[in-house]
Amino acid sequence: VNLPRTRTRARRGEGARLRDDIVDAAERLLMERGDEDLVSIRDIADAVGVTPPSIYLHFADKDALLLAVCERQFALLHEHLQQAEVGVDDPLEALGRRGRAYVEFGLEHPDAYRIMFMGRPHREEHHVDTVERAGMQAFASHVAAVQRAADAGRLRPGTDVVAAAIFLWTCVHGITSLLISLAKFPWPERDPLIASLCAASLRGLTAADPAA
Amino acid sequence: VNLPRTRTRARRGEGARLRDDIVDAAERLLMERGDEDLVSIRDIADAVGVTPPSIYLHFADKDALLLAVCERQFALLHEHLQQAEVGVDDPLEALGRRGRAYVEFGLEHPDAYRIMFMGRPHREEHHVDTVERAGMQAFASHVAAVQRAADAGRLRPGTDVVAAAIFLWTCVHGITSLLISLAKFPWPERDPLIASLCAASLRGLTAADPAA
DNA sequence: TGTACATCAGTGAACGCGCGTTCACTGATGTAC
DNA sequence: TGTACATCAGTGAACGCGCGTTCACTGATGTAC
Repeated sequence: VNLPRTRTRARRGEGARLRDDIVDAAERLLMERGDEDLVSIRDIADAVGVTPPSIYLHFADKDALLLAVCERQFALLHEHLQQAEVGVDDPLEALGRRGRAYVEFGLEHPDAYRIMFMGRPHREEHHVDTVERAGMQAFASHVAAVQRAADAGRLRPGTDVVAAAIFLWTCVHGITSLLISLAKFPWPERDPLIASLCAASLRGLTAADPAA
Repeated sequence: VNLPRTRTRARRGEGARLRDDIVDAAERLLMERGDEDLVSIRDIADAVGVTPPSIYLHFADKDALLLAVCERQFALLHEHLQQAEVGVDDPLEALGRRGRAYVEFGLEHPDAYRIMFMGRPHREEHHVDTVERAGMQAFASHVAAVQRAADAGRLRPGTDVVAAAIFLWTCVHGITSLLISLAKFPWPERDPLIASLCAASLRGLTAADPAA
């Protein structure tokens, strides 16, 4: 069956407009379903109102398209985290807000999150490079936020700032990915759970060693 | 091409032997490749030395087979964690060892780990129930280990034991799954990283709130 | 002890399906003269 | 201003592939008489 194509053909030189629409549609479909394997080139083409071969006018293959979506999501995550700490002076409070915002972003975009952080080890080299660059920007600003807490003397003496940043990241990633994957686990109420986990992870960076 | 079948036919009443061999082969193939989608019924049948329809003599469909593998892995994980704390009296030290053993297990069985904890939200209901039962056993003994630390007065006063257990779990899961998925990230040296993360997570349960 | 028969463990070939991708093409759009 | 032409944005049909699964079957194994 040939669906009626509602899309009007782009004018000369405006072919690139389709590229954005393809990324938009791919992003939306990845949101709706949970997995990149459940979104086919045909689905994306249908959603845009175009035939499958048109995709290949703008992307070398499916991976390249998913990569474009991925990059955009990293930028959104980065922005979301920066937003979370505006107007917050206390550097520990800022870290807590960033942590909660991270989990919030993951739970609101579970499929994007899955692709960004829960995929199989990457297949293609250039894929890795590009995603890594996008992700490293977000990671760098996270490290900077931890550094501010360290500079303010709020972390335990001798703290390795990068290691501390990784620790906080693994904590929020842990709860985010488990909530996404193990939806049927008997979790306690979500918001208090997330808040208490973020608090506990910060205590791990501020507190002295437990008495023996 | 018809490969020579080395396997000898089972005697009457011993057909169930094949079932175990199928699970073994499926497990091994899942170990080798990283993903359930990369292991086909045909692959498994070949590995066992049997034709694909034979699989269906013992499993209703592919999901049922993967489920059997999954259950066995949960049992192995459970045993690995119990092993890690034998002969350790200090309950905090026991928690630390269990945490490091958890990460170790995940990194040694990344594909099993992926299926157990990083899959898409489950499709079939009975699938969920069975896996949940196997997983809950491991979780219950984890909670018990945290309870022992609480009973010994080693956790901060007023600690919710289940919440604390979930916190520790999310920390070790976080680093395990990130190390598996983001193999190309510039991680620091593994063992010190894991040890420091486990230590930091325990501090989060023992320490008082940071001074304001 | 021999033979007919039921049962069980598997086989071989094929099914329909959806997928990513390719290829030759069409027809509208702009440009040169 | 008109027309030939190059270019560009797409189209339509098909490709080969591997997959999970089904179905009718075969032949060895044990059992009843």
